[in-house]
Amino acid sequence: MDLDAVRTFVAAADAGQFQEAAVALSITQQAVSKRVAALEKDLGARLFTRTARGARLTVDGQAFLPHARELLRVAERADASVRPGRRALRVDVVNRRIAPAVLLQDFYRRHPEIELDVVTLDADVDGATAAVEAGTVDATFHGVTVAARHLPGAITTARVIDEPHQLLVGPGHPFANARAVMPAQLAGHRIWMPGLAPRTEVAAYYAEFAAVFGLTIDVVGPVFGNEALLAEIADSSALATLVGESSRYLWPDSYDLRRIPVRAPAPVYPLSLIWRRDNPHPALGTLRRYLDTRRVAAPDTGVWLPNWG
Amino acid sequence: MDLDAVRTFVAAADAGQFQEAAVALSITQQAVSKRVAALEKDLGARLFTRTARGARLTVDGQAFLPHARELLRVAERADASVRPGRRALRVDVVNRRIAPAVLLQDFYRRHPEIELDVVTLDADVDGATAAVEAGTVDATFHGVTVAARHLPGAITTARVIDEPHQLLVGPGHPFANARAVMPAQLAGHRIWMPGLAPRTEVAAYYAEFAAVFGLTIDVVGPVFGNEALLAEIADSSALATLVGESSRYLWPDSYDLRRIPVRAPAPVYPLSLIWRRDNPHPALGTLRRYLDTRRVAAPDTGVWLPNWG
DNA sequence: TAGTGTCACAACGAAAAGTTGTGACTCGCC
DNA sequence: GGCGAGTCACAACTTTTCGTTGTGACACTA
Repeated sequence: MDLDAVRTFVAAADAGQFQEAAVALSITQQAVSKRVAALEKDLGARLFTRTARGARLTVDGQAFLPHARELLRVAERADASVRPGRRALRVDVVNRRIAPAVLLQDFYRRHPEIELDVVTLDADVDGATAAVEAGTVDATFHGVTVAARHLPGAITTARVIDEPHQLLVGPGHPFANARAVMPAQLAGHRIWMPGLAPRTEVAAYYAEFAAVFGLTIDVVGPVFGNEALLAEIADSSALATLVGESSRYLWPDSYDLRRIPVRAPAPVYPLSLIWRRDNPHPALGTLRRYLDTRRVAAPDTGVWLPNWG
Repeated sequence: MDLDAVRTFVAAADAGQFQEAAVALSITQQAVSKRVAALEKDLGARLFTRTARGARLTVDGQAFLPHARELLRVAERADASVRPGRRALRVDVVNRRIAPAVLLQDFYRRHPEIELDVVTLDADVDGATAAVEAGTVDATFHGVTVAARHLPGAITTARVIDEPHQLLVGPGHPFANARAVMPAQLAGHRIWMPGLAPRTEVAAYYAEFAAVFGLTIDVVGPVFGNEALLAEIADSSALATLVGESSRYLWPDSYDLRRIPVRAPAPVYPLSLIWRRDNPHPALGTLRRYLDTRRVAAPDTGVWLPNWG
């Protein structure tokens, strides 16, 4: 199926005749006739009944028309998603399971009119910041703060998320039935995070947390992906891992995994939005205002923040 | 933008390299390279970074990928809407504003998995029945009953809708503030239905109704479409028209049109679904069951039915 | 019946897209 | 370091597709 043929079909259906559609498309009537005939052959159905006064839709044509329009609409949006200068707002969420991704989904629900592309750059703060500076993405979420880093001039940040982290354990784990745990209680327990890449911001966060409270963060072991990790934890009475409060992990009902809040202090992961001050994309302001309204600042006491937070 | 190029892009993105995508598409690696290059040129953005180990998506490619998949999905559905043998369920509703169309929309809400095409054949009972018999549509709604007409052998009907009709009047009309009116009260009043085609089932219904209760059905006057009709009625203190209870007419807030129930007796328009007994389309049975559950039979007394009802 | 509009078919030339052949480059291994 | 095996890109050639021009069949209208 050829999109030009579909466009021609829609033009002919709107005009009611091939001649006028040809003028609208700046081609000859014969070309329209050919394109429509090719489309009909391709679909295996007649779309128009030709008369001496023009062309009227057949039932098949009538059924096909809305799909054709939808197809052109989607093609338009696909085009707009990358066309320089008019593309959709593009935000890097680092990981599709964590808070920024969840928040962006809600943002999209509230602003369905805003074309939004969620991407994962797989880059560290510097790489993501470079992408923001280069304009390949409009914004990214990272744990950086203005105070903690030297950022290029045009780059701006704003703290937008303070997410408490929870312990994720299986039914056999010692804390499986606890209403909450304190970081100090975790001393000696294994917190398993296979595949946690070294030298990343996330690794630094957990390393600092572990050092302060005497935990063991265990990053060894084969990395079979998140599903395997969840399966292991569900089965184990010793393994646990840390996850963001609003992160979304899906597991089969049979796993019986539990999220146990961590308190006194609650480890909070501070995330900032990073964007370019002179980015003219109109939807960027809307996103920032939305994030402002959703901002829930962590309380001053009872929380633990990394020293860069 | 070429759909084949988009398909190729998706295949390459899934495979992670052009070579494998080429095998999957039964073309050469060079052809894949060409198609992707053409798509990139067309979009004005680079979609892959080429490496010695394959091709990885750029940020643009990553943003484009879901749109590309959606585009192929929509193309698939467009194709399915007319492809003989596997096309969507196709139902003629006669008119998109009346009860069958409203009901079908609800049916689609409850069964979003069923591909449904709503068409308007612009044919009378015989034409629509012929279309059903020929298989160009799977079903149609008309006022016919088995008893009243001789139908071709394979054609089946079932009464599925009994819709009471209401008076639609502007704020200046004598019945504007009535809670209900009786047909007898309408004697002498003008019921305006410009454009009501003569010799149709609908015309016969209104003609019989008018004859029985002494009304004047006025079909003269220029036909400027439904919007113009509504505007006239809103402005007039003499004009009124009849509309189905669940029909949907939209008008600006400023019009202040009112729907006045007609009672004692309530004029009911009986509609049947017409389909071919040997139509194998699986969704047809689902539609019939749905219509059965929604069926609200008119009470035996207090209603007026045409003699073919 | 002549005139004017419709769309379709045929022939031709131009453009596009596929294939084959080849080269540049990267990675891993000896 | 050099070599083999993999990657993708470029060039040349062939085939196919697509658009144009020219023309004809057909229907409605005056």
